[in-house]
Amino acid sequence: MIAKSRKRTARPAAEPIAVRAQGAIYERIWTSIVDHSLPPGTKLTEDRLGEIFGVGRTRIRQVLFQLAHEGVVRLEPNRGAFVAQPTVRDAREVFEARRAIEWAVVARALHMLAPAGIKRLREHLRREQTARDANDRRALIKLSGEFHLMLADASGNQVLSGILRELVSRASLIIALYEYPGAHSCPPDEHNAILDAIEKRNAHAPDLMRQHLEHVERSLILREGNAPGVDLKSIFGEEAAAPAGTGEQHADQGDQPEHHTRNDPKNRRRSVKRRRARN
Amino acid sequence: MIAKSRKRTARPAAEPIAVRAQGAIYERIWTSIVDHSLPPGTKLTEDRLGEIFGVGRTRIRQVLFQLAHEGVVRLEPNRGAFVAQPTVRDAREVFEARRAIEWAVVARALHMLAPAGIKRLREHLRREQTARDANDRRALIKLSGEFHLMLADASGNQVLSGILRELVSRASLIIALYEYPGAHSCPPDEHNAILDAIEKRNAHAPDLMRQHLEHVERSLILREGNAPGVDLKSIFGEEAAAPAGTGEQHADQGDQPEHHTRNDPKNRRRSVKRRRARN
DNA sequence: CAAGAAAAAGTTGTATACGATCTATCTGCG
DNA sequence: CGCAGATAGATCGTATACAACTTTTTCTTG
Repeated sequence: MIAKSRKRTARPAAEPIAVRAQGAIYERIWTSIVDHSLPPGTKLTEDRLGEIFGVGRTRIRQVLFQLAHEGVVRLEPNRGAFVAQPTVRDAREVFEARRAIEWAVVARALHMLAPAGIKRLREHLRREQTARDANDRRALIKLSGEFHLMLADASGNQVLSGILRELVSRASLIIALYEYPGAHSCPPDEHNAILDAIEKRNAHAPDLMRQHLEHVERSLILREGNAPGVDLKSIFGEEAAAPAGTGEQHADQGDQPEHHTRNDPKNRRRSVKRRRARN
Repeated sequence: MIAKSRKRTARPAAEPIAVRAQGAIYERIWTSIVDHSLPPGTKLTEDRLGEIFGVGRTRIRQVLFQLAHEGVVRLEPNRGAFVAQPTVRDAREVFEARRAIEWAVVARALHMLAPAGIKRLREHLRREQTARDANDRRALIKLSGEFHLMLADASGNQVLSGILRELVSRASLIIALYEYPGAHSCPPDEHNAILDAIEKRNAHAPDLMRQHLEHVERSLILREGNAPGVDLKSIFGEEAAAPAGTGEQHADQGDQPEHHTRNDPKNRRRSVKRRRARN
């Protein structure tokens, strides 16, 4: 027990902002939500998740709280946790917040971003391009979010990047929900343009970011009609113009809990009396 | 058990953004931290807090996680929770984030704020003035934070106001830590000026807010020398020029757990061998 | 007497148990 | 046949118990 004098070299300051405990479980549930492997409205039962991941309810609970804090899970007192169904209003508010935060991030990056950081971001953009070429919408949402996050991290304000982390989380779910099915919501070259502007110390770089986020928001179908819970794909029919990849609802994640997606929890106060006699 | 058909009218959507569970305990610990009743670095032992509040460790744990998320408590794995000691860097980052968020808040308020909201804010400013007159520094920090929060709530973007809630939390602790002992950090009339500008739909109102926050930040003594953990008052001696109120370290909160403020946890790796023989 | 190892005490991390609450199903009455 | 009332099942909220880790104290030895 004395042999591990190492322990001290590992800085505990590595933790990003808060607990970030239970990282593995958190990551898997988060991914499944943003993937839409777990559609909005899905009930996330603690016991069931605990069994699936082979842990007690305690740890699941912590993860659910964290996800709720980030707005991708909704906690109803005494009823449990559900995958969030961001409203149109939520969507607008999240993007407005992102514009505020990321404007500041880019303004900082303009002064702070070192060549090494720029290089890493360029590499990341190549990966994004790969995903775009492969028409992997799911990966693209994730990578796109990561670009914004990397930029924030590189800009050196940990508070800003901590806030942005949560906003990107929510935004990813929102995009997955409201994105126009055929097209990609993230205009291809804007990330590059922003990075170029930063590299050239162009004072308009922050405004470019703001516009980029406006474009992304505008590329969504933000109508109350497209009520969350009803998947857009079921409205627009089978991937109209989308090549392979979009329709690949492959269930390669053997760990997802079952989807209980009942009719959405809001309208079913006294739901339709479905009295099926059994005798 | 059937009598409470009411339950449905009470919207569960009342919850602000996340859990906000354990509101009472949360509030009391938060207040004590921002009060400096619990000085930075104080160990917050779960068992002890549980006893004090008459609840199990479970609920305390939840509160501590939430406080950690807001940055007023620091969680060290396997070591426990401590009252945070915001660094100078933390302070600058928090204020930069606040400028970004609150600029957006005021920009919104410019379009959204109804006369009723303005009236409520004016009333609040009167209470602030009362606290200032009474030289109640503690109350002033709290009220001042609440003004910013009320403005955010009134501006109608719940995401922004949720983020700001956490930032104000952190900022309150920071101000309490780094404020120049004699003077108040919040320039008296700026809140009024901002509200005036909003009421008159002055397009510069957001910039006023930004400047206000810059003033507050500049009014702090942000030097690494003023290391957190060493209370400023102990440096500047007994309330040099401050009238009554500043020195009133009255312990009217009978519920605070004891202060274990050891020498700050960072430097005491192998602390001074204090081998007190007992025989 | 000092320095290090071993033991003890204290605290956190996680699982589990029990009561409270909610949802759903079933029964009886209009 | 339809709806109110009661019962059963499931799930959450909280406390508690136990294991792992950290810190402190005590004991041993040069």
